[in-house]
Amino acid sequence: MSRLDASLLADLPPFSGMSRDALDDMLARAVSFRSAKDAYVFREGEEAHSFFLLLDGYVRVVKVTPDGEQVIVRYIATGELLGIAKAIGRDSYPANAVAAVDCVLLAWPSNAWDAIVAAHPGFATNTYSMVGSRLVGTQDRVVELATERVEQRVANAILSLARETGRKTDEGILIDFPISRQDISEMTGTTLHTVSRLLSSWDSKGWIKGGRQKITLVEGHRLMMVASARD
Amino acid sequence: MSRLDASLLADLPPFSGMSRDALDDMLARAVSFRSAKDAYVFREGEEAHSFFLLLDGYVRVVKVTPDGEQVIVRYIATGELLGIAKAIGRDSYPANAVAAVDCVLLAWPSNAWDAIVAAHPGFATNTYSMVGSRLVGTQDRVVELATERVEQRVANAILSLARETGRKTDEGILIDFPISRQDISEMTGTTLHTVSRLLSSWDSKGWIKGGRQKITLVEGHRLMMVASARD
DNA sequence: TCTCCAGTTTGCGACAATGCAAAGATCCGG
DNA sequence: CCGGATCTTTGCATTGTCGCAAACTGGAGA
Repeated sequence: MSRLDASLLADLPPFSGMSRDALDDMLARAVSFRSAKDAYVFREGEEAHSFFLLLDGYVRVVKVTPDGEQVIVRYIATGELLGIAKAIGRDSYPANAVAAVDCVLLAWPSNAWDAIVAAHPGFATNTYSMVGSRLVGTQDRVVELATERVEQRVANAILSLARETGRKTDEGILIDFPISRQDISEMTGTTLHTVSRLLSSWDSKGWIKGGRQKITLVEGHRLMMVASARD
Repeated sequence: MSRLDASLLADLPPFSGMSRDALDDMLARAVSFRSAKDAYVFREGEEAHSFFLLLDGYVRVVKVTPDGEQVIVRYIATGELLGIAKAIGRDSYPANAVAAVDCVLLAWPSNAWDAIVAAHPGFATNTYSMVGSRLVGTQDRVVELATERVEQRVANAILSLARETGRKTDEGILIDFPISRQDISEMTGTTLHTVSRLLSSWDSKGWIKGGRQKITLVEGHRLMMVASARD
């Protein structure tokens, strides 16, 4: 049996506003498990048997095109839900989820979704508004891809990663998980070569500090200038 | 008072599975109105006082970038919901909605959302799964913008428009509302010049038939070839 | 410690798509 | 039925980004 306490969940956005009893009930229905770095949490097209909460780590949500190109749809950070197919009326996962580092997750069986929603309307509301934020965020991404140049998109990607997953170090804000030039290119719709050129140029200017699967944001305002440059 | 009959709604996806009484109740809470071509149904950032059902016509959902560029986020067809900010936990509209032709709509006050959801769980479920489909669709759009070339994206855009809003004519499948080269470019993240070049090239091959604010798909399979071309 | 491999950098040529400019076509209102 | 506004087409020069190739580098495992 999992030795997990409701206090683990209490501060997470999906459970905000829920009573201690409600959290206990949610926990009682869940099982926890680990996922090693690079392991799949679920795969696109697979029947959505469960939905998940990421208790620790980072997960990449990835789509693969017919000719094998990968696109990173989003990163899931600690405390977020993933794989909630039932909440959006689907019975298979629409993308792949891969652990970006060793992760700890909680899983609920999808067929418990209706009962959980009925028992915990607050959780349902939180979930639906999270889906809404993701929709709005994804739409913003469409606007970005449609109107901005590669340079701006890469700057934006790094700024968001730093904002959402950044850890303060004495050099600057370090992105908290291993991330390659290739990963950045798959987030921004470009090639690892172009990303590498941009990052090494910014590195030489001292705006960021790069490394193997590592990026530290040193002068965020510089990248913000790049991201919003008129031309 | 609006003289609307519940049978108007019965066949529309948002209301599927609902009883006649439920539909009557929904209708009783709504008011209908018209929106002239090019008029705004709502604007980005505006407080979301209402949510809407499009009873007749087509609506363009548009975002505007800081430097004035427009991006068409989606087209809403007859029978679809729009402006459902409350369903996604927002209290302002995240984009502009503009009538693409003269439209007829139904409006419900947003503050009735909770009561409606409580009274009609089927409607709630339908709405949430529609939000989910839109999320999945928007994610697919991100993948497309990130990986495909302009030519393929334009071909795809025309194919989807024809599929979703096409009207059969003796020449082929006509897109049912006025749509300019500029509109297509705002859907696909390119320029009206490039769209014009592509369309006139396809026109000269007999694959489509263009006109002022008019596109007829003649040989859909040709565009499908273009859309999925390996290179 | 050495070796190998995955990840990164960089140069260079190629080209898809843009930006600019100007002419043509079509429709609507007066 | 005319005139102007809007939409479309097309040529040409420019360029941002890619594709390919090759060298480099840091770190994990033997």
